Amino acid sequence: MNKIIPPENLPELLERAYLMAGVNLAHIAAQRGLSVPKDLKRDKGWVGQLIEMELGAIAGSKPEQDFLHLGVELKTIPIDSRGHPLETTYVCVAPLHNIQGLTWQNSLVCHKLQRVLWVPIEGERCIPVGERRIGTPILWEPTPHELQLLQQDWEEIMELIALGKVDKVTARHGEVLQLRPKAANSKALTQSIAADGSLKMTNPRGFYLKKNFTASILNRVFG
DNA sequence: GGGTGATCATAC
DNA sequence: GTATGATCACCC
Repeated sequence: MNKIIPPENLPELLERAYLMAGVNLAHIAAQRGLSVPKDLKRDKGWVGQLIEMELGAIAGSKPEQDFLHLGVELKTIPIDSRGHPLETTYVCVAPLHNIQGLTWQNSLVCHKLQRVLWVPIEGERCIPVGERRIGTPILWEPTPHELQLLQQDWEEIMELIALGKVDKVTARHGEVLQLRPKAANSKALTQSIAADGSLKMTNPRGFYLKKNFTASILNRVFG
């Protein structure tokens, strides 16, 4: 399979992304020498990693933006026939301890969402994976209002975590940003703050963008 | 039906 | 376990 050089600058990244619009996943997979899974049950990250590869993202499991040199995070987003998101969007792992002094401005959520290249992909399960088409990419930088919503949710959730109430936070907290389990399964454990300030073990959590928020981003283009 | 909580694959 | 990439699937 051909290796793809990372884009040198933002226009180059955008050009590559725009060239994929309208193309289906089987076509991209064939170029990369990959086989297409029959469904995503056991390949949940397949689409995202395929697009990463095609755009020349730096492979790695670092908690940073995909195109660090460009200040861009890449997100594929499954959409229905009307262009609405089918899933929430994972942002990053939530810190559950050692969070004294942590502010919104230096949080991982804030850094990752500073600039996102959204790549919509047809995601309805009735469409065979290989036939799903890539949509028009959207380079998004949060507006001041969006930043305010994100910061407010983040601060409320982090406050509860700091108070040792992580187990009381559900996905219903937050208007645009939510906290949900993010682990291999419900038995996975990590350290978190207990009510008395000591450490206890809890299921790891991650921050996710709710569908309505992502939909409003996509709607700017698709109406 | 839709959202919340659970889960899958993989690298290290 | 933690981090990446996310979607699955049960329950309300």
